[in-house]
Amino acid sequence: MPKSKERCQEIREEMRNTILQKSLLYFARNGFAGTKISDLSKNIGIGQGTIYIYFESKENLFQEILKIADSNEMLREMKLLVSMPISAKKKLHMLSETVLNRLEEDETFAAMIALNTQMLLEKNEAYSSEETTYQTELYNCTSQIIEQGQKEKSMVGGSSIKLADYYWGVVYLYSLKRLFTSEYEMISAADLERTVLKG
Amino acid sequence: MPKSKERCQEIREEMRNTILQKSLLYFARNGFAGTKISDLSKNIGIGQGTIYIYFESKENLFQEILKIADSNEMLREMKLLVSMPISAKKKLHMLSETVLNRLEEDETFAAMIALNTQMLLEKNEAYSSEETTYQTELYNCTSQIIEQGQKEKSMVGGSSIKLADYYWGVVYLYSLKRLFTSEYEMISAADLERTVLKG
Amino acid sequence: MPKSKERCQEIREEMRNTILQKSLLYFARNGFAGTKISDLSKNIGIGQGTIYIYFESKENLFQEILKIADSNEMLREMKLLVSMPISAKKKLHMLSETVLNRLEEDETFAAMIALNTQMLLEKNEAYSSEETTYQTELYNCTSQIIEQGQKEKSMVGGSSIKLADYYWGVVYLYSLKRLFTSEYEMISAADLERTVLKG
Amino acid sequence: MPKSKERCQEIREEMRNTILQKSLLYFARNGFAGTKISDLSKNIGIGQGTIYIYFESKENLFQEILKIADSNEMLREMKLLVSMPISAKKKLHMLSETVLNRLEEDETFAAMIALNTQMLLEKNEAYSSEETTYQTELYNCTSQIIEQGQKEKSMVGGSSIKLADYYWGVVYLYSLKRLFTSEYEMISAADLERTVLKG
DNA sequence: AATGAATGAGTGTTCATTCAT
DNA sequence: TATGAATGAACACTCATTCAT
Repeated sequence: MPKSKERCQEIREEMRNTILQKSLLYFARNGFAGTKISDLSKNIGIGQGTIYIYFESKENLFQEILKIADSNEMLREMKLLVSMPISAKKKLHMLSETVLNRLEEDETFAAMIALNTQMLLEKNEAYSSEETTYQTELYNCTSQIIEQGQKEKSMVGGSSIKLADYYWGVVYLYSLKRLFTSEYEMISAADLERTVLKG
Repeated sequence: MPKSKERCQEIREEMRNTILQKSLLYFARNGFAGTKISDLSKNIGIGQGTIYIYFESKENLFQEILKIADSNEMLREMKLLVSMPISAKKKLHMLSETVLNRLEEDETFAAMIALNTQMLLEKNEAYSSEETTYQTELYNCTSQIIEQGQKEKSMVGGSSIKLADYYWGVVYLYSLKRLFTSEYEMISAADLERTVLKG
Repeated sequence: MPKSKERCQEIREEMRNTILQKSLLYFARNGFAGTKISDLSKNIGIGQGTIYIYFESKENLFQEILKIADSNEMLREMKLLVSMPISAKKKLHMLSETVLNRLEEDETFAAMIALNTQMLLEKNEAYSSEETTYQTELYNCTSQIIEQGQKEKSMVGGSSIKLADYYWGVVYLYSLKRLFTSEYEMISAADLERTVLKG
Repeated sequence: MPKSKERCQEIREEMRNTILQKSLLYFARNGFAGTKISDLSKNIGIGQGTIYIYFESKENLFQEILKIADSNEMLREMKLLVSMPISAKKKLHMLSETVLNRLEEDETFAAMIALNTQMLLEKNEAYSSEETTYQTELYNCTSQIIEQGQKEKSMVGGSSIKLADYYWGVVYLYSLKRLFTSEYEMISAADLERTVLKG
């Protein structure tokens, strides 16, 4: 059975991804300490033991979640955006529209943002300190756009890093709303852009 | 011992407040599930049993913390501010300066904001649903200022409640930074005001 | 696995019964407050956590034990005995022989009698007050036999309920001896019968 | 103040006795494990700490209680009774009347009997094994009376020790009723005597 | 001497992890 | 491979004992 072998591998991969995806949401909503393996596995619809076939421990599962949350495709788009020959204001608008749209459509995306920002915020034992390159790069890209905007006089002055942090902080805020509030009112792109835009 | 009796009561009240204050910070930083009574009591500098002299359970202690977080004096100031005969822009500025100052100076204030907003955000069993009057009123006051500002053409249009929610969301964001980040960069009042101010 | 499903249920039932049976003896010997879950589980030969898979709490386990102690099969035999067309003296003798034999052979029976009588004696919060029907009925049956014996002039006069209570009190007494004393001297049926029998 | 010194001693002795007496009842009703120092002291009407001025520990207090329960004056009367030149039946009747009367009138006496018999019954670490001389002697005296009765053909045959044990077992039984049941029906002397008396 | 708040060892209960099926 | 019952270390909570007043 040559086909069975690879099919098996495929099934394994699928299960692993299911666990990761569902756990991402669960951890984002309940936190690490607030998540019980028994509840989580019930929520996923598998036995408790199954999780331990794919992950060494609760800790390890959480780390793997942070890794995928940390390596999503947004960064690539960002780099593309930065290098585009358009105004910073336009770049910011495209970014904001994209981010808010994904936030609305994809709960998983909201969970990724939430976990990622918490990781940055808390910076403690629970989170591996090395794995924040992505977020840092995202901030760097954003601050590049902001610096461009400052030159173009369309954006407010001050530390571009601080402003990028503010911008993504607000995104984090509405990720939380997306995750926790059933009937939340999403912010508009214009609202989000006002964090850095001059009147 | 006529003095002893009332002095005793006083000491009891003091201990209760110490526990509440220290626990407020601890819970705000670690969450309910992430807080161990053993760690908490070590952090406060008392024995584990002492907590149970003043509070029925970990759950009960948390509820009491939410109660005090929900009843701080900010609201009174807000109502005064709303009724003052000055422009909405000025009101907003005074509010922002006050809030950001207290955030900087008083970690307990940051913890109150954090717990309060989380309570609003999560709105689940863990938090008593009745105790959110204060926050709601705070939002109402803010939205009144925003409505005034909209009439005065100094503030952006749209649902004033949604904008008030945005404004306080950003305050929550920087409460988290205050609580978790050792070397955080506080937002400026101008930054905060931009959430609702027209250019 | 069609067999596995029901076999699993079977095994669960078995474990529950093992815990109940062993706990019955342990509680009867050490009392509720004197029984530590850690000791009990060691005595049963299982982990502490296992008890909590089958029972909500120590309290709940104790209640379940009282329930089974309260619903043993003795009562059915008693009713049969009462309705038999023989002399009260003979009935009493058959009852006494049966009871003393079981006491000797079956430690669990002794524990049931002990817990049941204590429940009746203490009649406090620890014991659910509703669950004493069995004991009461047992007393009723016995007092019926005594009343028959009083008519037949073979038994002493006075309140038949009080005499039944005396009779079962002595049974309780020797249940305690059976439970606590390693080299006890069991009472004879004649001794037991003398509680109610005329010379 | 020579008087003050001894008066002080007197007061100390009084307090010690109050604690002993009240604790005797409390322990008899709730058992060793079921008795909390906090509840006990509340029941006595003193502070928790006061108990530790008079007794080293809960364990020690319990031992002291057993000592007084073990050394009451009943034994002296018994010895007198044994040596009296009257029939065994009469002796038994006098004993039964005395015992049942005291049981009725004096709850402390019931508690003594209860604790003493439990000590004999359980014979475990909790009870000092040496201190059972009194009870043993009481049994010896009783069995002497029974042996006299057997010679006089007024009492049933068999091991006199076993019968004495039966007799006092029933006394224990009604001590428990006295302690636990609010509206108990006390046994009559005749009922009690039937344990050993021939018809 | 008497108190009762404070303590921490000890007890009840939970939950991450293992393992027989 | 998947399961969930079993486990025991870890956590919430209690209570005998101490000690400042």
